[in-house]
Amino acid sequence: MKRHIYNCSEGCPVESTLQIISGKWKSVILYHLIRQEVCRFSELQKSMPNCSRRMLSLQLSELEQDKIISKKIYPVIPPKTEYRLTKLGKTLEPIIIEMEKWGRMYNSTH
Amino acid sequence: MKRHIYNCSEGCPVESTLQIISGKWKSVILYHLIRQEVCRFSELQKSMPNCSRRMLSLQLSELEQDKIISKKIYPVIPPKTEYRLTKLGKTLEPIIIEMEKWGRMYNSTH
DNA sequence: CAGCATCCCCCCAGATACTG
DNA sequence: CAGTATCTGGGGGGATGCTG
Repeated sequence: MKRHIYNCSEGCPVESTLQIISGKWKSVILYHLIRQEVCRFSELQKSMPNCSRRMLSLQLSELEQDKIISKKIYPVIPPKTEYRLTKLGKTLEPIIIEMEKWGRMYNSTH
Repeated sequence: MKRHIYNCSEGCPVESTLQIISGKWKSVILYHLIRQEVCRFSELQKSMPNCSRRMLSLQLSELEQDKIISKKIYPVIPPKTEYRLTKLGKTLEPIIIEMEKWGRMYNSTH
């Protein structure tokens, strides 16, 4: 619930961005939601084996609070939920794409 | 010293990038080193009032270990050091630029 | 000025168990 | 299946003091 507070008042725009995406797994979640527009909870879980269920849940709910992703709950048993990027969330794509590109480059040279 | 280990083996390139820049203040440091090519320790400190001296020092040394920044020490009294991006560090620019752009957009609409 | 060493507290996040 | 609730320990990070 509580997050680190960056001092955005000094006018470093990067800090505002960090406020939103600096959670340990958030950019990974965004990465998967870019590649696959709609994801279920269990699909994300499989894609991120090192992220516990609890952490995944927390990160998702913060992203939802910040209107970066939206959640659709189907009232069925067993439960079914779907996550996808909001319009605002989609504006984060360029950042994730650049991170992805850099990661590929880095992996191929190290 | 110890950092969170992302499981990059599964082929999510974003995790490789996080391994390098996910430190709490790293992208802010990079932001300042992009705007001002050469920075002294105290200059960075002034630019990041919410980051303690200890933390700044730790983050800088990790970035240096990862060859993202380089450090030049002048053997004078009082001490003087200068930090700048390495060639590898400069390849992170597109990510930081996108983060900066997004932060500005977000600030202007929220 | 640019750090490192130490102390110490708080809270993050893992493990586990439970539920609609 | 998709989460919550609770407990717990270890470490992240602040505060402070010291040094070349």
